[in-house]
Amino acid sequence: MSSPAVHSGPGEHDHESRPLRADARRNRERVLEAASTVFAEEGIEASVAEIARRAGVGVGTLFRHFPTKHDLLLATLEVGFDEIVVAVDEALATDDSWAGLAHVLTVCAEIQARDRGFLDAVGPELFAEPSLQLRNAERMELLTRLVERARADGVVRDDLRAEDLPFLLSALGGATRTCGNTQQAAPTDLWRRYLGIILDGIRPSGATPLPVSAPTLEQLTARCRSASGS
Amino acid sequence: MSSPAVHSGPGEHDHESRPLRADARRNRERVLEAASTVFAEEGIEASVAEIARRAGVGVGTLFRHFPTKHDLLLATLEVGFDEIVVAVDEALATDDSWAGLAHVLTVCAEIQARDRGFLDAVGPELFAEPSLQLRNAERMELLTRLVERARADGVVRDDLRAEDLPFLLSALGGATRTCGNTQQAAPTDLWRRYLGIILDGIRPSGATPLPVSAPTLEQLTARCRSASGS
DNA sequence: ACCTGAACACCGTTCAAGT
DNA sequence: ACCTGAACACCGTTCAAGT
Repeated sequence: MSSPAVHSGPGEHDHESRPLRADARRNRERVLEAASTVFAEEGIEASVAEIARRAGVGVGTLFRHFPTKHDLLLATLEVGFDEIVVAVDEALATDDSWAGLAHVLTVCAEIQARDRGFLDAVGPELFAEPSLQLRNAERMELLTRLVERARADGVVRDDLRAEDLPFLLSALGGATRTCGNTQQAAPTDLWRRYLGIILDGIRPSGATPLPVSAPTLEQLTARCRSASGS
Repeated sequence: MSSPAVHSGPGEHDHESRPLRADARRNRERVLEAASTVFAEEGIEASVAEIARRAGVGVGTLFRHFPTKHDLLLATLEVGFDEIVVAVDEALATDDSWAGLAHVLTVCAEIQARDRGFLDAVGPELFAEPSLQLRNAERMELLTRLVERARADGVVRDDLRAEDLPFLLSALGGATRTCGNTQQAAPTDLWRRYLGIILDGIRPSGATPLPVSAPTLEQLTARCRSASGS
């Protein structure tokens, strides 16, 4: 049972420096909070100026704590990551390996559906991110346990790999984006329909041989590293 | 057998004006060509300045022919749209209704995989676009014939609707984007793996009841119109 | 009628000046 | 140590001036 990591202790160490001053710590918190709500509502293209204004600080302060807009975005994703880790733990604690796998994918999709920033962020960059590299490896191992168990139980097609899950989640993200539950009106849960189709697609019953084999974790991170270094 | 529409006769009528002057027509063509290659390689975030430079014209000329960057992008998508129409015609001409449907989805995915602009463009905006509204309706009717036939033949799950196809294509786009065949290195066709999973997901064999019903065409366009009008 | 490029309003990011 | 906001380099778009 791996518990969600604590990302900001009271001392908040960057690289390897001392704790932040009290006011700095509060400002950092405010920026992070403002960014979370703004990114969740407006997505990646929200302006840092608006976030700074909403946080009641100058833009310089924002960039002091988060050197780049992308860093700030990554920081806002942490709570979603923790939710996913919890979901995986819950899944591994269940006997029903299919229900567990479906639960993980559902939780991921729910986060994407309610947080436009998270939706925009899913993609190769998340694997390219050096700051996430280690934790990604840990998560991948958990996912591998989940998928292996489901395969052993015969509840998923036997050519399914843990490395497929990020891509399937990305696919679901594409559908969710098009479902357009971005803002106003009745926020639809149409994405559940396409999650259902994808889930049926990884079941063993109607499985047809796939034309391409799954990527290895090395290929996954290698591809992304080269993509981010262009 | 509906043949792909001709989008630019020698007379090129905008709104309802006269033919373009000879030099203007050539400039328009150059811009469109430059935009096609640049968007295909770099995606939406390519700059209009670079396109204008590559076309050998001033930015003002570019905006004279295409009032907005988005209009220019839409214009570059036309050849892909025509390809899809051809694919649907081919599919309807075949006896094998499953192969036909799979062929259409494959062609769409191939376009997305080789054209980053097309990949970035798929989404609700394509249905919101007033300029595409009519032709979208026509295409939807063709897709409906395709899906109905496949349902009647029992080769797809019987809760599949034609309106699902754009969303499934969007989903595939999400996976393709994450596959990251954007630039350098061996351009992977990993997306074919996830197309395979989605195809298995719409087969009748392992089909499980879906939690949400398909959107109607009206809902589809209505949602998008409200999204674009914000 | 059409083309051009300087000008404008915006964006993310930096940095000298303040406390 | 930290904060601030004017300044910078970029973007999409406009428009007065040219042919």
